[in-house]
Amino acid sequence: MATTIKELAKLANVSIATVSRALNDDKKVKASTKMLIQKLATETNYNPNLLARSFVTKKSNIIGLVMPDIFGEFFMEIIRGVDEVCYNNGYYTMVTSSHSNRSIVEAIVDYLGKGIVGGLILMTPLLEDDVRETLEKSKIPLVVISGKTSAKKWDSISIDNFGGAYSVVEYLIKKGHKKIAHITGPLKNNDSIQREAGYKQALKDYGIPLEKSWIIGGDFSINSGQSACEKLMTSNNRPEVIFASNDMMAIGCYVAARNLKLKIPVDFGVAGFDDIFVSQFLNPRLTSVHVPIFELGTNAAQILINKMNKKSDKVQTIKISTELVIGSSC
Amino acid sequence: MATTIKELAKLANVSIATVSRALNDDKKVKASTKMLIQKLATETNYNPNLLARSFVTKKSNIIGLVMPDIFGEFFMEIIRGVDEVCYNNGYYTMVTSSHSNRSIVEAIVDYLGKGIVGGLILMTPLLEDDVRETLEKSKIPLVVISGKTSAKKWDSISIDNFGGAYSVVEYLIKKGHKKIAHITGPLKNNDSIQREAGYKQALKDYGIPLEKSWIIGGDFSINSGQSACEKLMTSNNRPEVIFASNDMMAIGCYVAARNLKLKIPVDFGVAGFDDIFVSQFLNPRLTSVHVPIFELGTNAAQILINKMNKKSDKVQTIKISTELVIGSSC
DNA sequence: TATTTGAATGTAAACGTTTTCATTGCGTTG
DNA sequence: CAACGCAATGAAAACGTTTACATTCAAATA
Repeated sequence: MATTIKELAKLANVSIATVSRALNDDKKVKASTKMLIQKLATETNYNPNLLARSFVTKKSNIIGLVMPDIFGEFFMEIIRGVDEVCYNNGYYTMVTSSHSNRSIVEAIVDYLGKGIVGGLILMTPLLEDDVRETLEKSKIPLVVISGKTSAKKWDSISIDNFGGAYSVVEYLIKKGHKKIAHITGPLKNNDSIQREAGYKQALKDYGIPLEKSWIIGGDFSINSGQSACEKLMTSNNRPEVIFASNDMMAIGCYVAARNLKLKIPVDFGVAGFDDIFVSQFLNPRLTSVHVPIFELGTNAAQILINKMNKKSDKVQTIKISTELVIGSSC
Repeated sequence: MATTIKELAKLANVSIATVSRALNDDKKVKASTKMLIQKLATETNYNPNLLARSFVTKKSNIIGLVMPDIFGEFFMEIIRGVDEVCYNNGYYTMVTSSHSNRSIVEAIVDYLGKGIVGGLILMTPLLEDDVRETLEKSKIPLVVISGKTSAKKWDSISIDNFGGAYSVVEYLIKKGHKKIAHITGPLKNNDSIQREAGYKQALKDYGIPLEKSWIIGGDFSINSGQSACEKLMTSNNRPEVIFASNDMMAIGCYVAARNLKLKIPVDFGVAGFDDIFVSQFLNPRLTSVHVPIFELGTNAAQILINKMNKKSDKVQTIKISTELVIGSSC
């Protein structure tokens, strides 16, 4: 049986109130009694029952992390970032995903309603209306990791998708390419939308007309990248280089190249986005846009914890900048 | 303010006890009142306060998942597996790692002592004595994911490291190789130890003498794989093929090959273990041992939940079998 | 000396739920 | 008709902690 505050009180010959205060380092407690109690606490291996504490204070030091999926390197790094900061601040990390069969909303409601989490980090590619509504009702501190810095109502963190995409395309243009194709991500995904916008803007700024047949819709999966690439490279108007909206689809292009017996970068070039771990071991090394995902996680957690501690109450909007990583794939 | 059981009681004109019973589907409650209360509950958006419930029942439906690190595909898949089962059973997943600066023991004690988790999944490459001691004290249901099926005191799940390693080496031998080197994992890691044992046993069974200089110590990192490979391939007694204890180190061999201007599989062959996601996109595709990591996670969670529900109380020991994946790297 | 102050500590309520132990009322049995 | 049993419900304690409010006691002030 775990030691309770009552037993400590008996041992120290004081009331439970004093024990509670001593353990919470209340200034009102005499130094000597405080010392005594703290000594007893360590001796008896006392551990405060967090459930009881959270229950009475109505605050929880559990942070809920809701993601669209729990898969792959991207989400892993987010979790790692969040956990790192949580741990350093005495918080706990609870994760869940929408599990494909339920909506993000259900996942949030589940976390929020049961009084179990004291703060929420929501990662979502798109803030749809039902999600917004749900979030507005909640009184719990909240940080959104999103593809776009649009959510002015909540603290949010996002990647500079536009800038990153712009920089790859600009790089390609400066290398002399004019025939640049683009494989997009899912339609309703802000990351994807922003990247496509960056692509278009770069072309426009350098006076290169947009070739509509060179923009193919993908869904961030390897397969979609592969089929998009095959479509592009078997047409009679082939581009010189393909900018895929993420690395996974760029990998799909590698697969397509192998199938079509084409050589990268000789026959056509490929560039991606995310610079995931795999990319540096592809042959040739993939040119991509590096995203500091871990920092995305740490930042989100830090902001949230500050809010939970009432150390900050103004709404922050952080944009994480990206970095072009030049490989030999284009 | 969230609806409480009290308000429901007032609305339904019954006592809180009846409400509690109705919501928990107690047989003692008249069907009609049960219906009424459940109707009111949905109408008012009632959500039981899990903190209060856990507090009084001394049970928590939060499962703690403690891992040595939160990094890479392996741990991600574990988390995904655990979360999947937890979600389907109304449990919550809380993750943490030892954060390199604290020991596994501290991580466990932290989780166990505060009454916050109702069950624990511990993933550790080695069950050291201090960990064993700590676990023995705990009354909380527990499942260990380990490199070796040794922990007879607790339910445990492990990968068939020995069998997997044996099968690769056997495959290599049957392809006609006799000069087979091995890069091991960390010394105090059961996965690594078992894999090395499998390697040695296969050689022995096929009457191939062990060449000690062909066993190089690594630490599961890319770098260690690279330097081990360089050491092997620049010696004057070069092996024909290298069996790395995990895929990461096998990737290191690819890097080394590029540096040394050697061709895989022409100049030397490489095989790995784990069959991580990257491996299928390496050029040439890596021959490896596939480990169903996701299932490792789901199994662990399922066993744990069964125990928490008292549906099972005998100690189980599950060994997850592996599968040889033949690429063109050797 | 009588009163005030304030530091240190104690008392007890409160949080939302489960659960043990009554209590009620009604139908069945002797 | 009395006694009993049983189904349905209620009353209240309990869980461990925090905290508003009360109390004590000694030192400082009038």
